[in-house]
Amino acid sequence: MKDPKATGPQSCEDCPIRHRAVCARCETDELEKLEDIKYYRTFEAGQTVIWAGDPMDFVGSVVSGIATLTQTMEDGRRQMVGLLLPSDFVGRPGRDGAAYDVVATTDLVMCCFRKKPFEKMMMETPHIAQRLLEMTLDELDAAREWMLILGRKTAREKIASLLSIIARRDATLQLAGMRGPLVFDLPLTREAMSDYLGLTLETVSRQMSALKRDGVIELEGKRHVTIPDLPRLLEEAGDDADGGMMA
Amino acid sequence: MKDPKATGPQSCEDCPIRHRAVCARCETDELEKLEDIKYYRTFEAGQTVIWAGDPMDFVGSVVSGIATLTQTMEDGRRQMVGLLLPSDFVGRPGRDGAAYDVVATTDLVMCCFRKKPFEKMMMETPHIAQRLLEMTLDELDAAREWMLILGRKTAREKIASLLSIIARRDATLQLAGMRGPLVFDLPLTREAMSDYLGLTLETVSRQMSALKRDGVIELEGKRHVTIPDLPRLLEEAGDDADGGMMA
DNA sequence: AATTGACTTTGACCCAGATCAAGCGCGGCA
DNA sequence: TGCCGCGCTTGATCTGGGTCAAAGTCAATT
Repeated sequence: MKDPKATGPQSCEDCPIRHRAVCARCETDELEKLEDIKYYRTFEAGQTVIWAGDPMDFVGSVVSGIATLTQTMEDGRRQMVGLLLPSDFVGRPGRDGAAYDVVATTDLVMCCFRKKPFEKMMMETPHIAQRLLEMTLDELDAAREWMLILGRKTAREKIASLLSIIARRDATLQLAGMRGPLVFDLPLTREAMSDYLGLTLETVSRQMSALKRDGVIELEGKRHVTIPDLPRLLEEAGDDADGGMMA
Repeated sequence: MKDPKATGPQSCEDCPIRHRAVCARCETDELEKLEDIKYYRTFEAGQTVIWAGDPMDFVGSVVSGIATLTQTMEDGRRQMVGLLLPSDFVGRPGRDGAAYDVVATTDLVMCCFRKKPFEKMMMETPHIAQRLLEMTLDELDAAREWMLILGRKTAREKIASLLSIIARRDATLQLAGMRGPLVFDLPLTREAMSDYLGLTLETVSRQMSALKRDGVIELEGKRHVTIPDLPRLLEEAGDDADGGMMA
């Protein structure tokens, strides 16, 4: 993985509540009263942060690394319903149990707040709710984009859409409007990709091979991807205008 | 359609901002200053409220009737990404264009607020953002439930899930925990159902027939549905625990 | 009562993607 | 050095749902 700090907040240490994930505007003098309700947790790649249904007495945000939200049916069918990147928020004020499985797909650092005091603070500090509203609306847009992908796109378009989403996000690391090829490491296994896209892992593999064969992407090893021609990829994704949106 | 007031707010006239869609807690003395920024719009079944991309200078909430949010690809493939019921909120503070097509599927009354003043009021009245946050989180949950349906369920399960969602919502009209059969009218055409579920209209029709043949549902005409055994329907939907969630 | 047109159902056939089943590549480890 | 084991690829075959086509229902209109 790339250094996640590059896209995430510069540091969660500087100011916990100023942390972009929670609020971009609050004042530093709120720092002290937070010290006792905030803590950090780290996870290794593959570890589960919390299982759906388990009691969850905290909310938090991703400092570095990547986590996934997935839903599972009784018979084992799984659907990923969210991808958490640095600065993304986890947990719902006012809800006691986790709604989804949260799994670290890379090494992960989270900045957590005990839920009750956080809720109290949210009541007293208006812009926290305003900031959370903005973030939640972004996630909702991402979820809806995803619904179009799941409901109406072909396997090839789905793969291209996923790569666009990741490329787009990583592109912020590079010069905006740059011309050259885009290069990144896939943060997901083929299986995680299939859970994301509502496909089987075999279909994901086949379509990756097909996109490679057709020159839309280049692969070095299994994870390292080069996009020589982003507009071409976006066209393959089925939405020429842009590459989908991300939470 | 049923009288939508039964599930929606009792009246939008009583107090525009106390309107459940916006805020359940504000004080009546905010009424006056709202009179000049709020207005009503009515639409007939089938009318388009706004097209994706069009400038949108208002936000609002559904007073009565049902509307859909849909996304369309250049080649005409469509995916419904939201179902708006009475008290649901439309529009995003801080965004200028509509992100989705909004279409009235029944006769529709909306309570609208000019966007700029609404945003200003939201900044000044903390619980409005808090209320909108709650609602948006509910919508996000619904969208994620929907993603599981789109990505992993079979056609039969999709239909059963949709019927469960509608039945569940309409069930609030009836005594909670009631035993008897559930009866309601589908607010959607077969085509709208297919747009919702990522299927073709033919498949929707076939699966409706199959569920009828198997005694899971009873049909009188094309729209009037009876659910003789709700647990059976939920089982067919693939999630025994409950019938999915709704925005 | 017949016509029209929107919506729905049903049938026949086909294909994208699932399923089942080998193998491959490569890092970790004895 | 070789042998796991895990993630990935590739092949062969099957099938759920799509596609194309026709006919049925029903309310509104003439």
